Amino acid sequence: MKKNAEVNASPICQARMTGISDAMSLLSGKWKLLILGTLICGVKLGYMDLLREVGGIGTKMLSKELQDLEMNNLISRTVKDTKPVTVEYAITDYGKTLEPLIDELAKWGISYRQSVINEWTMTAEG
Amino acid sequence: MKKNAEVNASPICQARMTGISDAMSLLSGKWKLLILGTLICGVKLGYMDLLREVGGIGTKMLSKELQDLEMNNLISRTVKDTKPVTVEYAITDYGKTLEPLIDELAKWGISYRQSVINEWTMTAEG
DNA sequence: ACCATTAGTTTCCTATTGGAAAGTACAGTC
DNA sequence: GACTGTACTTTCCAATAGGAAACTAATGGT
Repeated sequence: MKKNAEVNASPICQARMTGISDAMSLLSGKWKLLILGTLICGVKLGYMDLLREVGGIGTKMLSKELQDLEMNNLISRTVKDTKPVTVEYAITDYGKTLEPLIDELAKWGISYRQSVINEWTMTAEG
Repeated sequence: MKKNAEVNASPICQARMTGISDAMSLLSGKWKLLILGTLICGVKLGYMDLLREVGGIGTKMLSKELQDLEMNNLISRTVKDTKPVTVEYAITDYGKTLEPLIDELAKWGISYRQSVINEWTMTAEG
């Protein structure tokens, strides 16, 4: 019988799935992980620096994503009283807890690209 | 001077950013990582099993995401000649290379949820 | 004949995401 | 007084993502 039984939903598995959803709700979208990656890679960056570093992003998305990330305490925003004013964005300690995740993502992406290039080469050769 | 200079774009950093983008192009969206997580967690699952396990997903999204994942060789699809036909979805060896990433994501999500619960408790107490 | 089950596809709709361009505000430079 | 630079916000629009419901198709059970 076992109609509609959950085949696989051990408590551990369930918690993992909730974890994945929770994490994605903070990190989803095209830009957040790239912004965090940029800030983790380097030092403090100004708004215009980020606009240049995060290739392709526009002002609206950058502002919005920075606000989201700041609200979740993943980055900090500091207004310096230079003339003209500059703002420094930096990764917070809490944001740094994402480093292993972002490392894995970058690593996987790099090896994925390599595997595509290899397929290619094989096809061209074979 | 240094107008429009790229402050932070070391070659390593650049490669990481490309990696992040590449990985996200395969894994973006609400469901792919949950489906992969479910298949990594367990054994082979049928379509209806996945529909039950991946809470909230509908038939359209499940079909589409399964196709995407299969196309990228992250999961396998095997039609069994039972009556009525059943289909077994399983993670591939290549899909398993995402395990560290998915583990990190789940782990981070779980600890994030815990930190929110703690804030909460503190507020209620304080 | 009718219902159930597996595995989908198709249609129609809404919501979210993302982007381009222009505008705001303030201060220093030529 | 015009232009440059930083740091945004606002508006308007297009594309994509996502969801509910109905439908197809094959087969077995009652």
